[in-house]
This record gives sequence, C-alpha cells and structure tokens, in this order.
Amino acid sequence: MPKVAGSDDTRSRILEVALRLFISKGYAGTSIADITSQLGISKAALYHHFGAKTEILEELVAGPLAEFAHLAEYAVVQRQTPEQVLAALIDTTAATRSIAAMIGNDPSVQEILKERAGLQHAHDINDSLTAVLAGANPTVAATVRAHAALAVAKQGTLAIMGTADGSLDSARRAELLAAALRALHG
Amino acid sequence: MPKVAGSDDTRSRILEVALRLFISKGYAGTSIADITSQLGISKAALYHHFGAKTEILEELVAGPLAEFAHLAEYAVVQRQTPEQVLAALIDTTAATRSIAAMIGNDPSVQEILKERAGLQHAHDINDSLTAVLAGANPTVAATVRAHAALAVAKQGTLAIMGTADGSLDSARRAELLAAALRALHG
DNA sequence: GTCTATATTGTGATAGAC
DNA sequence: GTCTATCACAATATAGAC
Repeated sequence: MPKVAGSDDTRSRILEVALRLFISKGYAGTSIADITSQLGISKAALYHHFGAKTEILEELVAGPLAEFAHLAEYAVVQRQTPEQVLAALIDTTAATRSIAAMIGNDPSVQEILKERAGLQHAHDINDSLTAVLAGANPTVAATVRAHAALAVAKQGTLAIMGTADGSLDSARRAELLAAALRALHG
Repeated sequence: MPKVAGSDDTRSRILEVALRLFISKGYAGTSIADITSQLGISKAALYHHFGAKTEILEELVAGPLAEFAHLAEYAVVQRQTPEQVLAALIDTTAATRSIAAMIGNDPSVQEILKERAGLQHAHDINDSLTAVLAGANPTVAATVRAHAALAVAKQGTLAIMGTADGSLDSARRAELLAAALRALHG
C-alpha cells in the first residue's frame, strides 16, 4: 500500500511547516526550534530526517529552481516569442508561488544559493530572460521594457496570488499576461 | 564648525555598513559582530550609538517608510492621476533604492515592522496604492492591471538600478513610467 | 523514528576601565 | 567614545537510550 501522496509522514510535514515559517519570518529568522515546536516533535527528530538546516532549504528550492532554469534555457534555445516566455514565467511562478517568493525575496536564501556548487542562480536566470525579452542588439529602452515585463510576470503574479483567495484563475492570468505584453511592446 | 554632511562619524558609518550587510545577507542573517568587524570597532562601541539591533533597522527604515506612507496618503487625498502616482512611486523607490528593496523583500524586516507601534506598514501602503490605481468600483481586471503597474514601478525600478551603473536617468525613467502606464491601461 | 540531555558555538547586550 | 571581558541565552547539531 503506497503512502498517501499528501503530507502525512514527518519528513513532508517538516518541509511544509519550514516553508511556511521561512516565508513569514525568513530563512535566517527561523530556528530549528521554531519548526519543531510547531510540529510537536523534538529537534533530534528533525535531524533524523535532515542533516542540516540548509538541507531543508535546498530540498524546498531544488525543484522550483530547476523549473526556472529550464524555462530560461528553453526560452533561449527555442527562440520563444515574448508571449510564450512571459506566459511560462507567469505559470511557473504561480505553480511554485511560495517558493518563488522565497527565492526572489529572502536575502538569506539568495546568499546560500549563491555560494553553492549547482550553477544557475536566480540572478543568472533573470539575466537570460531579460536578454530574450529585450531581443538582439537591445537598446536602452528595450532593456527597460524587458525589465518592466518581467516585473509584471513575476511580482505581479505573486501580488495577485497574495490577495483574496490566492488563486490565479484563467481570467486573471490572461489579464496579467496582456499587461506584461503591453509593458514590453508599445 | 558643523560636521561634514557625509559619513565620517561612527554612527553614520554604522548605518552605512549595516545597510549594506542587511541587503546582502538579510537583517536576521547579519550579526552585530558582522557589522563591527567590518568597521574595525568593538561591539560595545556600536552599542554606545544604538541601544539595540532593531534600532539600527528602524533608523534606516524610518525616513523611507514615511516617504512611502506620505506618497500613498497624498495619492488618495489629492485624487492624483495614475501617472502622478506611478511617477511618484518610481522616484521615491529610486531615491531610497537599497532601503526600499530591504523593506519590500526581507521577510525578517517585514516581521519587525509588522509588530511595532507606528502604523502604516508596507502592506497597507501597497493596498492604498492598488486601490487608487484600480479606481472606484474596481473590476477584477482593473485590480490585476493595478498590481501589474505597481510591479513595474517598484520592482522594475529596482531591477534597472541593479544593473550597470545603477542610475535611473531621465530616459530610463520616462520609458519605465510609460511601461507602467501601458500595463495599467489598455 | 523519536526522545531527553548535552555539547559547542554564536548572538544580543552589559559592566566597568580608560 | 572606545576598549576588553563577560553574561545570559539562543542557535545548530550530536550522543545515546528507547
């Protein structure tokens, strides 16, 4: 009998609670004790599942970070249109919203991601996407518009999902994508 | 003979170094020892100038936070046009860029600002501006566009200033404002 | 897999001399 | 105003029993 996909085992619950706390108090501002006390387990129990605090973060971040890296590489290699790039960015951001916010905002998270082996940092991904959106031989104006469109797709998505029910239905998604494209083009 | 306006006295240098570290490692991820070791002074010396770590943060944040609060209130009371609101937001963000980034990004900073007396948190300010930009009786679409325009004005400004020379000249400013307005209107 | 207990280091903050 | 020395406690992480 396979495990329930949800989140019943301790390891999954640790990740769940840790993410929630990392979002609200920041990674550096969250202690192991904060996590374990919310779960009602001991610190030693947590350390049975994770060898270090950073490992919790890295496990949370690995999937979404790979998705964004893939998205950026795909955009370049496939010479995707701006609409395709921005739509993919909106969807990936929406699908990984808490973690995307953590990666994009929390400085203590960015510091850890910077000084580790696996390449493709959040910063590089951003640069790739900006370059794609600005086109070949980009003017200053085109670069500014690229940054503007990226801001809509990333922060706009997070801002909308942070209000009300926190969902991005198809109407909102379409409206947001249109706004990003308007920011990009004249 | 008045003090040199720059930053020669210890107190100013503490603020300077603290801000740089808060930006790169986060507030919670920066220790008092981090700050004092970069300055070549003792921890006790720092505590002669500031009573607590939070006081350093609050002094850094007070001015810019008041500016943003003023901006939001002014926008509502004066019934400013979207162009005026977005231009003011771009300019204030540019003028306070490091600190604006810290307030808008670092979760440990937001947590501290949330649980303190002085009203007008970053969150409330954002809500006010969204409401102004979305207009009276806002539709869902208008709200999405308001968030998009705000994203351009805030994160777009920071993104542009984070590249190259880090300045926002008048050409870039005009281009960014135009992009924000396009995101807002059809 | 989980616990209690503890080692060890880091952290914010203070005492008191100069 | 700055220092050395230190306190009290919180932090990450481990040992070893169950």
